[in-house]
Amino acid sequence: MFLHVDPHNGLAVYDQIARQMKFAVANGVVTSGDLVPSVRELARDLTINPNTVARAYRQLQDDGVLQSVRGTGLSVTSGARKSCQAERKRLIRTRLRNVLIEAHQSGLKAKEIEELFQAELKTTHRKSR
Amino acid sequence: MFLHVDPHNGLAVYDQIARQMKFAVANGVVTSGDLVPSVRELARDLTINPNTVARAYRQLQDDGVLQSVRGTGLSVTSGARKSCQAERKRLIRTRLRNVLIEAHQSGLKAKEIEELFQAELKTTHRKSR
Amino acid sequence: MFLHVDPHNGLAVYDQIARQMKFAVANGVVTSGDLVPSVRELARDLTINPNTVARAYRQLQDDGVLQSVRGTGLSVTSGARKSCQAERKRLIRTRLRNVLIEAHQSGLKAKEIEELFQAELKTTHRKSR
Amino acid sequence: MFLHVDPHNGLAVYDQIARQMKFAVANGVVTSGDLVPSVRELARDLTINPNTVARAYRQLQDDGVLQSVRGTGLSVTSGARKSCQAERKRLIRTRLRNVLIEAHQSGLKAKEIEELFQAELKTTHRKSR
DNA sequence: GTGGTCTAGACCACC
DNA sequence: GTGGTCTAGACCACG
Repeated sequence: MFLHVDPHNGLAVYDQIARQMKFAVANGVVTSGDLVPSVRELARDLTINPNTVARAYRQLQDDGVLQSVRGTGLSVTSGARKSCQAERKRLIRTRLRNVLIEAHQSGLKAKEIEELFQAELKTTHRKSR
Repeated sequence: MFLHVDPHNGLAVYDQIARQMKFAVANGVVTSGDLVPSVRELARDLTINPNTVARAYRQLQDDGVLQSVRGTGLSVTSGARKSCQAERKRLIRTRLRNVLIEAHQSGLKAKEIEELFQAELKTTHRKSR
Repeated sequence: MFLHVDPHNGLAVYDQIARQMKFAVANGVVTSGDLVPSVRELARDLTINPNTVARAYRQLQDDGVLQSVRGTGLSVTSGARKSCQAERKRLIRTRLRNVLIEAHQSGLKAKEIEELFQAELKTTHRKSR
Repeated sequence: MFLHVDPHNGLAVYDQIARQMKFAVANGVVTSGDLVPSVRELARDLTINPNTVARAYRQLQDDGVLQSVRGTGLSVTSGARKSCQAERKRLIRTRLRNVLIEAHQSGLKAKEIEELFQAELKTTHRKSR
C-alpha cells in the first residue's frame, strides 16, 4: 500500500490520506477506473478509525477525484489525473508565492533570495537531470 | 500601532501577534529596551480579550524576545533583533526547501520550477530596487 | 493518580503539574507512548479548572515532554525520560551551587557548611540504603 | 552605595533591597546606630520608585533590623547583626535541606549527591581557607 | 470522547 | 497603572 499516516505530524489524518491519494493519482500510481481500498480495509491497514478514512474518501469525492460505483466501491474518475496534476501545480505556485512575499517583507533582496533558491534547488533536484 | 489581527485567518490570534511582534523586532520597528504596549492597551486596540494578548506575550517571553519588568511592563530583550532576524531567515529557507521538495516529488523539472520562481519573484520584488 | 496540587504552595498550580509530570517521566512512572490523563479528567480529579491543566500540558509540549495525538490525547514523547532526568540533575546541581555561593558570601567556612550538609543528608537520605 | 538592583531578575525590587540590607548588616558593612540612606536619596541613586524603597524599609522595620529615629531617619538596631546572621544561617539550612530532599526524590544516592556537593564546594570555597 | 482557542471576569503582587 | 494566575463557559476540528 502506498499510503502511510502519522498522527503526530500536525496535519489531520484524513487530510494526509486525501493528499497522498491525489498525489498518487497525479503520478499515475493509481489510474482512472482503479478501485481504491475499501474504507474498512484501509482503516485496518493504517490502524486508524474507519470514520477517518470515510471522511478522506468523502472529500476526494467532493473534489471529483473519486466516484462511487454502486455495490462495488470507489473508483478513480476519468479526468482525475489531469485535475490532480493541475491542482498540484497551482498549490506549489501559491506556496512559492507566499514564501517570496514573506521574504520580501523580511527585507531580503531579490539577489539574496535567488541565491537561497539556487542553493536549495541544487540539493532537491540534483538527481533529476 | 504596527499590529493588526484577523480572527478568520486560520492562524491563531495569539500566534499572529507573536509573529508580527518578532517581525517588528527583526525590522527594528521596536528595539531593545522598548516597552511594548501593555496587555490591556493592546487588547483594547485590537478589540480582543486581554488573555489572548497575554498568551502571545508569554510565548514571546518563552522565546526570549520579551522580558518582564516588574510592575512596569514588558520590554524587548537585548539580543532580540539578531535572534529574530536569524529565525526569520531560517524559517524562509525551510519553507522554500519544502516547496522545492514537493515540486520535485510532483515531477516538475528544475527548469519548470525555475520559470515559476522567476515569474513570482518579479511580482513580489518588483519595487525593491 | 500520581499528581497532587496545593494552591497555597506559592508555586503556580500549572507549574506544579508540569514539574510533577516531568518528575514522573524521569522516574519512569509514565513512559514513552503512554497517554497522560485527559485535560478534563485531570481537572476533575484535582478539582481545578481545565484551562489550568491545559496550560501545564501546553508547557510540557513546549518542553518536548508531551506530544499531541490528534483526537486521541497527549502522549509522552520518545526521548522524554532521558531529557527529564538530565534536566532534573542539572537543576539540582545549579540549586546546590547557589546555596553554596550564598553560604560562602555569608562567611560560612567550608567546614561549617559541610557539617550542615552532613546533618541534613542524614535526615533526607536515611532510608535510601 | 553597596546596594544594586535588577528589575529583570524575577525577585521583587523591594525584596532585593531588604535582602541586601540584611546581608550588609550581617557582614558588618553597616553597624548598629548607622543611619541608612533616606528613602528619597536611595530611590534617586537606584533610579526606582520611592514607594518601593519605603516598602523595603518598612519590611526591615517589621523584621527589627531598622528603627526610626524621630526627625532624623532610620538607623540599624542594636541586635540587628546577630539576628541577621542567625536568619541567614537558618535560610541556608532550609534551602540546603530542600535541595537534598529533591535530590533524594530524584533517586540520587547519598554517594552521588555527596560527590556533587564536594565538587561544588571546591569551586565556591576555594579561596576561603 | 479528545485538545485548541477565545472570551469574560476576578484576584494577586508589584511599581 | 503593570503583568501573572485562575475560574467559568463557550465553540471548533478531529477521531
